[in-house]
Amino acid sequence: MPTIHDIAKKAGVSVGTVSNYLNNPEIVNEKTRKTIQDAIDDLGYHPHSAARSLKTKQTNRIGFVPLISVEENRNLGSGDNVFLDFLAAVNTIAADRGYSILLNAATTREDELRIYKRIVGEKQVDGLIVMGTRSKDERIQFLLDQSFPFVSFGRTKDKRKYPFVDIDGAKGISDAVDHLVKLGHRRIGYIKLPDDLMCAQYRWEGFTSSMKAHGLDIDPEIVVEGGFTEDAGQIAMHLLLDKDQAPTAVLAPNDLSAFGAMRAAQSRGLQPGEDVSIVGFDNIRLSSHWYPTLTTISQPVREIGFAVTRKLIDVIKGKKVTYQEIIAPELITRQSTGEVKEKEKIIG
Amino acid sequence: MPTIHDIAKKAGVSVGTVSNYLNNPEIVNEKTRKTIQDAIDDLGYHPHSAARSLKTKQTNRIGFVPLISVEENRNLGSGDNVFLDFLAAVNTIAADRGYSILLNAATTREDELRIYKRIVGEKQVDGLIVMGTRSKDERIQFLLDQSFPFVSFGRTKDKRKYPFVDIDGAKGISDAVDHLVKLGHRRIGYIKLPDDLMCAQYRWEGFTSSMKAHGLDIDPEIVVEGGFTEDAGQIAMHLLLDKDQAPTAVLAPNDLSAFGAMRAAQSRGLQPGEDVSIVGFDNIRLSSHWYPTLTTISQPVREIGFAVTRKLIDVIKGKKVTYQEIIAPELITRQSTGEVKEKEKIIG
DNA sequence: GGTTATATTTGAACCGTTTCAAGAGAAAAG
DNA sequence: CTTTTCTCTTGAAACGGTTCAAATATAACC
Repeated sequence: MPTIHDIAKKAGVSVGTVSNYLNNPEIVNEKTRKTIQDAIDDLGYHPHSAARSLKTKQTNRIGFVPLISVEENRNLGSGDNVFLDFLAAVNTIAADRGYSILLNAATTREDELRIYKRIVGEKQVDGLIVMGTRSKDERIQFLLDQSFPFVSFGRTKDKRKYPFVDIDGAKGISDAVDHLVKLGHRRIGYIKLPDDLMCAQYRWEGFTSSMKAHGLDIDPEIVVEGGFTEDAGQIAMHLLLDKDQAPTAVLAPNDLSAFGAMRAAQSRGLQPGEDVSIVGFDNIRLSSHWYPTLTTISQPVREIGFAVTRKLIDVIKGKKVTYQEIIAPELITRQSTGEVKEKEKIIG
Repeated sequence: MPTIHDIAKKAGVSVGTVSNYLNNPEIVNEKTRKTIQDAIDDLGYHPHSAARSLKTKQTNRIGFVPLISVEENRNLGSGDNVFLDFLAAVNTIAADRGYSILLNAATTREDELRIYKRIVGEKQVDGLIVMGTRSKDERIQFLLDQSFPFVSFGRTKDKRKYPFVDIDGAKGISDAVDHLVKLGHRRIGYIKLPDDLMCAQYRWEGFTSSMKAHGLDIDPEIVVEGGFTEDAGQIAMHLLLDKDQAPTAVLAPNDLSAFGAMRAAQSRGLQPGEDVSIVGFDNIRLSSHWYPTLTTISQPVREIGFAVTRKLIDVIKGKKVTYQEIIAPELITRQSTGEVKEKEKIIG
């Protein structure tokens, strides 16, 4: 593999000039430029990235540390396309601006934090993207302490200012509640996410406030714990349907769990959209192909991925950025929600 | 950020000794070890990765260049969980062995090859994982020419020896045909993949040979072009059902397209598994939650990801590896396939 | 106590770039 | 023909590690 010295020798100039040509072509003489380019083409030269990074203190890499929790099977490794779409979006912008993505899977939260520390300490990347924020998020605390460039998808409770992009989960849920109430539902069940996830909190706020706005009480009996998988949705739905006064509509934490919830209903002879209404969250592609098609809150992951990455690169380059960016989701109504049934109206 | 010199000074030893401690602790004196470790803990030292890479010529990174084709929406960015599961598996093994993944999205094939050349030239990674092999694959040719370490998921027509892991697609399809024939089907439709994809060829071979083995002719009328998405499956199925003599069973190229095919059938009042049988490929998690559940050929992506990554790290480390590893898929029979209907038996 | 063998430590060279003060050459001005 | 100005080019010093021959300290032996 040729080095810059080989190019210099072949072109009959000094390494300094070659380097100049590579980084500031305009300051080198027209003729010289051509000679050097010829030498480069001839020898098939590429600058050695480590050598360059060492000197410039830039890696042109963006780090990303997904949590692959084997038990929960969330994020990477789950059927969760949201993550994948996000990653694709990040990659698209990054590629466009000359950055690569450095992926480092973590399996536990301690592991995760250790990886963050290592990546930052070893200067493996120029900046990091943080996803799935928690209310008290050690990763973000660490990055703020180190004043290391990062942008997160999601907020935390940390009072310090830092750049993030998030979706207005409260608004999404509140729209869904409005929709259900309009269809006559009054007993609305809720499948909750683990409380430390920041998105869980915002969504819950949206739920409580919009229920109150409609003058409806929240019955703790029909609020159950759930997760992001089909199986979790299925289990949660069975729990809800086992109640004496089962809900006539249910809000699931994402589309996959909504799919599970639908299957649970169907297995008991209840048709989603007819006998019980179900709302998802994400609007993954399969939602419109599912049977029945799923009413869901569309999360524009792609746009969020773009926004996060652009912002991160701006931060890396030292540009001023707006700290927050909150994107409104959109309710997509499909077959899985429908008018409440007479019988249930009476019971309710 | 402290450097090895700071540690050396603080510990009162030379940088050589610190470096020795870091890389060959056993050759440094017990006491000295402790002094150095204390200094490291005190200052929070992490070796600078670029500096280390420059000298050692190792990056501890594995490269991966997915093709995000915006039009086809395949791979990364599609609803294709196979890719994600694979990536998760790769990441798991890599993390375990101290490697990170360098992700570099490509949008076109030319772009893709250019990225390969750049990554290799700039020495960004120690080895590469190639996915979605084509019969004449420039990426593999390039890597072989450069004798750069790589392992592929899938084969090509290149005569040279190189390490790969692949699934026995022919066997998978042939099992599916056996299954369908046993259920009485004789008119079996086939949704083809683009011919340059290597997996398409092996599967087609499996199809033709097993049809022949059962004494069945392949009617070109019920062989249509398709792709990896729900939409592609839906379109292909409509084409098939429009034929004068529609097939009683259809082999789809993957589960997503099988989902699309099912929807197409349902939209015409045909119930999959009753009126028409459909077989997928991959066995993604949703296949068992779909309505009706999907008969499919299970591709053990996770295991393949593990195998590919282990093999690649072995190649990087200069160990001898077996060149090929072909893994048998497994037919999972579910509701989407059933006995052929009397009416059609007579027609057929 | 002197020699030899063994265990540690040292320090400078090197990896392949970038950077920048200083030098060289050419053109313009006097 | 000098001097000044401007445009390019040069070469050596970093960047932060690893490596290895040589130096030193320690232990072992006679």
